Amino acid sequence: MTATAKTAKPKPSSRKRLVDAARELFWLHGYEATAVAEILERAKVNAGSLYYYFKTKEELLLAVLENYIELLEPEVLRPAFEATADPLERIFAILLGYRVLLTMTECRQGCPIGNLALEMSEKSEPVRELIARNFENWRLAVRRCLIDAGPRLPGDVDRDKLATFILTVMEGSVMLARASRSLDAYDAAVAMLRDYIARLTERAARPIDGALRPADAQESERTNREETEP
Amino acid sequence: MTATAKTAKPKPSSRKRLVDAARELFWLHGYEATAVAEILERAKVNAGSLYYYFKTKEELLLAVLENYIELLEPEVLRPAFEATADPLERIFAILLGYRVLLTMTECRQGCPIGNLALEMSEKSEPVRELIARNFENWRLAVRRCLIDAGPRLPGDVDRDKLATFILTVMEGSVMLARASRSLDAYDAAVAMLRDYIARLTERAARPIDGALRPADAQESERTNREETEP
DNA sequence: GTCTATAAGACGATAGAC
DNA sequence: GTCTATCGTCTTATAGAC
Repeated sequence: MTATAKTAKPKPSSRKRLVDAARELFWLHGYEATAVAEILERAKVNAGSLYYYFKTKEELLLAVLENYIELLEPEVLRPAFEATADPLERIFAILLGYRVLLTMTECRQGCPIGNLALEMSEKSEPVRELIARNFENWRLAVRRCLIDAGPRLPGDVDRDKLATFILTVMEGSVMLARASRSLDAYDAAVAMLRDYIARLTERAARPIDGALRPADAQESERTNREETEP
Repeated sequence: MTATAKTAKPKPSSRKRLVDAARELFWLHGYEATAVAEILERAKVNAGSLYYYFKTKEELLLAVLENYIELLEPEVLRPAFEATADPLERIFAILLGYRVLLTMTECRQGCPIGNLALEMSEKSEPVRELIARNFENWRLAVRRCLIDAGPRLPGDVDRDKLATFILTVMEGSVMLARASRSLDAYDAAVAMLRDYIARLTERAARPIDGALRPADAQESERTNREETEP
């Protein structure tokens, strides 16, 4: 059993420790507010090693953003997809993951990509592009769920745009939850989103029979409450 | 005609110049990335004067956030409300204002409160509270429009939560537009929001007659296109 | 690849004259 | 209220030994 064996868990390489430490600190305090010295301290690495692997602090950020792309599947999608096999419910399981994150941090920490998007999009074009790729990654996963829902959604609903809308609601509601230190805005937004999607699927199921609409609406609202106030 | 006459437009006071310069630079580059020296240069004020009015850089940020509360009515709401008297259309006129902002800056600049919310919410409690008050101000204006729409919205639609949802969509879509340097995400989100509100008003207008639904849906989609791709 | 020491400058904030 | 000069501190990044 050598130090490089996959089953053994020795100290990760300096490079990996740097990316992990930087990822966490950029998430906690932002890019500008994180000093290189803090990253070195947390990673237990010396300055010389950091600048051996990365030419600048910004290059380290690029490595962090690449890392987030790799982490989407195992850290966000897989846990959510294991919760349910229903494609539409999988979307809400992803959203629930961010709710758990907000709960665990008392609404202090949200989506790390959203933070960096607003702070860094104007400062570096390579950074902006990687952020856009992160969003696109997330959006395509949601779009996959919408496509898998098949005829439950009316054929004239644009899966691509609906996926964008869902990402929009997620990022916006996490922002408001952090600013207000409350889950209210998050829950209100997800409940509305659920109601909207319920109305869309409802229309696909009964395109000409609308006599039962008021009852349907009440049911969809009850469903929201179950989701957002567990 | 003295220098203090309201009709005259002499150089604004140093304090006002500082708040104006800081507001613009915090919006362009964020709080941490803006040096006090830059603010002084833009405001044509010396360091001594800044620290005569404000104890710290953070206190200047608080003044900027107070200023944004004052600017909501004349800079955001009034122009949008002059465009139309229809309460629901007024909401989309507000959203159009942010679209104009994105267009003018090639998707480089968005909502200044959203930027500061993600950057500063964890760093200073007074700052976070003022950011939350800014969002609440905006949200109450939208809620007012929803209430003014009266019976066009079904009685069981929670105006409060719908207003939160609209703010959520606005902030999220501006974030994605900036990250992707494209209005596509913004337009997709606003189109979906318009479709959702159209479905809600439709239900209020004809609570039991649903035979015309497919035609209604087509019409609401055409309306979206007019709004989001002018 | 890793270490220590330090360069070179930007940073927020202050002192004290006017 | 405004001015200039400057204080410590913190910053990113580098040099050069091991």
